[in-house]
Amino acid sequence: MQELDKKFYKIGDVSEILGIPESTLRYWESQFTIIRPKRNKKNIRYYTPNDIEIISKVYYLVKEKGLKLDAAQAQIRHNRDGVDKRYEAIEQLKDIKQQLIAFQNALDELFPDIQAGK
Amino acid sequence: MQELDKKFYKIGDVSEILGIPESTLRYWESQFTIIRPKRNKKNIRYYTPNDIEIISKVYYLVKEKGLKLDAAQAQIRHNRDGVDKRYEAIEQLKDIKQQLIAFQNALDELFPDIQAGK
DNA sequence: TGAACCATTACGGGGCGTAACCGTTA
DNA sequence: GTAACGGTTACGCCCCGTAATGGTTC
Repeated sequence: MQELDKKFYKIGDVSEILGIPESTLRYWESQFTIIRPKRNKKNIRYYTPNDIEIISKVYYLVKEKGLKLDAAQAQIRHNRDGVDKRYEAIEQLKDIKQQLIAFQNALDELFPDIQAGK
Repeated sequence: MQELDKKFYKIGDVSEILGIPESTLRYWESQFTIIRPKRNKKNIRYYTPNDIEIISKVYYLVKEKGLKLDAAQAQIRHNRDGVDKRYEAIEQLKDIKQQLIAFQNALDELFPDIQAGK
């Protein structure tokens, strides 16, 4: 019983959406600290879209790339300290480089007779 | 019987240098395509320093990071398209940033009264 | 009552070595 | 002969689910 804009999903929904058995979802939850869906008062798991995204990352790392669960968790944990931040740093420095190039062009127009050093 | 500048190492040398049992080295060789030491006419393995470096990467990925052998091999294979090139890009852009900072300092000395924008 | 959830446990397959054994060479 | 190499095999641990079972809620 899936709805697209729903904020919470039960384990059966997640299983169907991602094609992962419920038993696997429960097992991963027992092994991970990064997968901890909220429970209601009757102890039923409720997954947020963010939970589902994390689980799909786990699926990719474990099933497609062959990482162990520990390694997959660590990778996801350090994502923002590793790949993502590194990527952002590159993008920022690319901006700087573009500004430098523009600045260099401006200098060339101002002083066309001066050769670039080195 | 290790020598520092030697070009080739036998399996016993590699085992001692890296602290990895010979049986493991042979097993990895059977599982990997990226670890293929040359053999002499008597079928003795001879590892180059490059071989040893690859093996130590495998060790790091498998033992420290918990990747499966397949995943470790794939990671090393795609290394120069991923981590290394990215790393090099960062280093280059850091250089650019340092030059920018030096340039900014020079400008500050030339025009001490002008505030930096934004 | 059946469907969907819960927890727990026991089992099995695969990955990953490694010990054991035997043969060959220096 | 012994030390270091080679190959092969069989065993064992551990990781990773998963099937089975039984209980609760709607």
